[in-house]
Amino acid sequence: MNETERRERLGELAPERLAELEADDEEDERVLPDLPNAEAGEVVMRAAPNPNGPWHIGHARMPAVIGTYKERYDGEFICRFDDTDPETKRPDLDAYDAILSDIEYLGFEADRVLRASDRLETYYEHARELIEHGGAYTCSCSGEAFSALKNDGEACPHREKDEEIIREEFEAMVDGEYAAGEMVLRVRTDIDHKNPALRDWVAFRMIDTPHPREAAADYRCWPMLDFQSGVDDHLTGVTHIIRGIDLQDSAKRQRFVYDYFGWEYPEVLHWGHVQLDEYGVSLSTSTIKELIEAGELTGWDDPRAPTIRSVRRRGIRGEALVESMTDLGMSTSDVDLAMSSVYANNRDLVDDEADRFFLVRDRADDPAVELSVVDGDAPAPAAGRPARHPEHPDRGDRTIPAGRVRLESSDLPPTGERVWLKGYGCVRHADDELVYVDADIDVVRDGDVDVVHWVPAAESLGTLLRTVEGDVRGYAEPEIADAETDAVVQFERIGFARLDSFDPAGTDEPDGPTGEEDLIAYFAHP
RNA sequence: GCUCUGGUGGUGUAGUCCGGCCAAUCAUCUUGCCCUCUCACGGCAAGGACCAGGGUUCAAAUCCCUGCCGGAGCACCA
Repeated sequence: MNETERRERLGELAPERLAELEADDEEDERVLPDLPNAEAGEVVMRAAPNPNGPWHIGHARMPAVIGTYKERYDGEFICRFDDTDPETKRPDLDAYDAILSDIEYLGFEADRVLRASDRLETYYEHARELIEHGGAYTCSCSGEAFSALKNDGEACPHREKDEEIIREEFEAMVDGEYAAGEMVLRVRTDIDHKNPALRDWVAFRMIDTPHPREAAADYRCWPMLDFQSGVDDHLTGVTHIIRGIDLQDSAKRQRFVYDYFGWEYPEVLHWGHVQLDEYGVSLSTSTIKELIEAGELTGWDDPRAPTIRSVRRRGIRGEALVESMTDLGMSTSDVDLAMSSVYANNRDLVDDEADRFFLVRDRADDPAVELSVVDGDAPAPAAGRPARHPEHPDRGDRTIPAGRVRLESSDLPPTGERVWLKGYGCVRHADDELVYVDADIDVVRDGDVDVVHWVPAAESLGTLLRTVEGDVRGYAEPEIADAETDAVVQFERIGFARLDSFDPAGTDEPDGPTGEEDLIAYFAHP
């Protein structure tokens, strides 16, 4: 008895036991651990992206995990753009919407969307309050000078400044009366704390460059992440924070502020960095941006780019990405995400609906060859009729005109040998033609003859298949023209692909679309 | 240098808190077979791991110590 039969039998004998078993299965699929101190209906989490570009694949982890927990606990998902550095991590105005669109593609929606750059007055208010509590002081030390003192566990002279002066100097910061580097506001923590990373960190600094968002362009005094994020997490009721190990010390830093305000710190989980195999390109927004600017990549959705837009264009469902991301769990060590796992998840999702078509590739090391199919021991039929989907005969057959056909040369058998043109019949390779052989399908079943894909020489669609490894040209069978743009199909014996456009315009990319193609498809995976 | 933090098959993960039922789970992966007019889907089978060394114990992936290796922070970046 196999598993299915066993279950059917159990269903007959003891339906309640079967239900238990199935409930267990569901439990087992919860790879993500339960959140500490989480109660249904009371969980609030946030993703806090820096909008300095569209997302790479690794970014999918945050919405995937938060979204999954949101569903489990009936919680709230906040998307807060931490755009508080108009200079070195300058926000990209298009990225705000690009990120929200990426989240939507993954199958989630933020319940609230906030921009830190809208909230400067709130941060100033809390800074003032912190100063009143004796929790912050203005400091005009240079970064190097302060660092030297700090590393020795020594306070700088500004630490004991009169509160009145601090207040005045901070208001001058807010009013933009200092230039970048002249004055900062520090949180008074513990100057000889054993961890140097926690000693009197900077909460606000001056930035001369205006913020790209018009609404925030007049501000010059900007909070640092630890202050802004810490205040916002409390104000927006965040109960559980998930962040990378690079922010391991943030909670410890922010606790000093929370203590001054008498706030309770949320639960925090850290996770390691995600690395991807498969791509030669680094998983970093700035690196990808540079490659695009240098013309090495054609854009954020270049199939070679490790971005969400790229996998989306290739026909990979957001759900597949989410499953792979939640499978990574919540470990604090760095993890490698195998793209094969994303592909396996996607294959499960698309295989059933993907109609089958033939694509004969024309590659330098395996060029397409053109031959005539001629009558042999029986007249050669005029066309082949392979099924649109092997498991859905109701979807009907395709009609592929024979006569003169193209094959990939590696599929062409040696002279004298036979090959089965899928959906058509058996042919024998003779000199420059294929001679029809009146053979039964048993020759295939017996393993004597290979089955290959093929297309008509004249009626096929010139196709550009864009893949992670680069572009491949080829010829797709005529009926693919009836498919919808955006459909995910399977090119038999090659793999799944998303139909991107018919009769596309040319581009000036080297080796890119010339405008001569009838079809552009993006390769998803085998 | 100081401070955090982690190490289960190729990859990810369960188990580690509360030692035994763990000769270690599940998925992916690789290989073989079956199915099949696809190298897809499906089915079957096989392969492959507790970082190392000590200690405690009747018993250690699990507790303790040491070592090795890795990641992160010590920014007027996020």
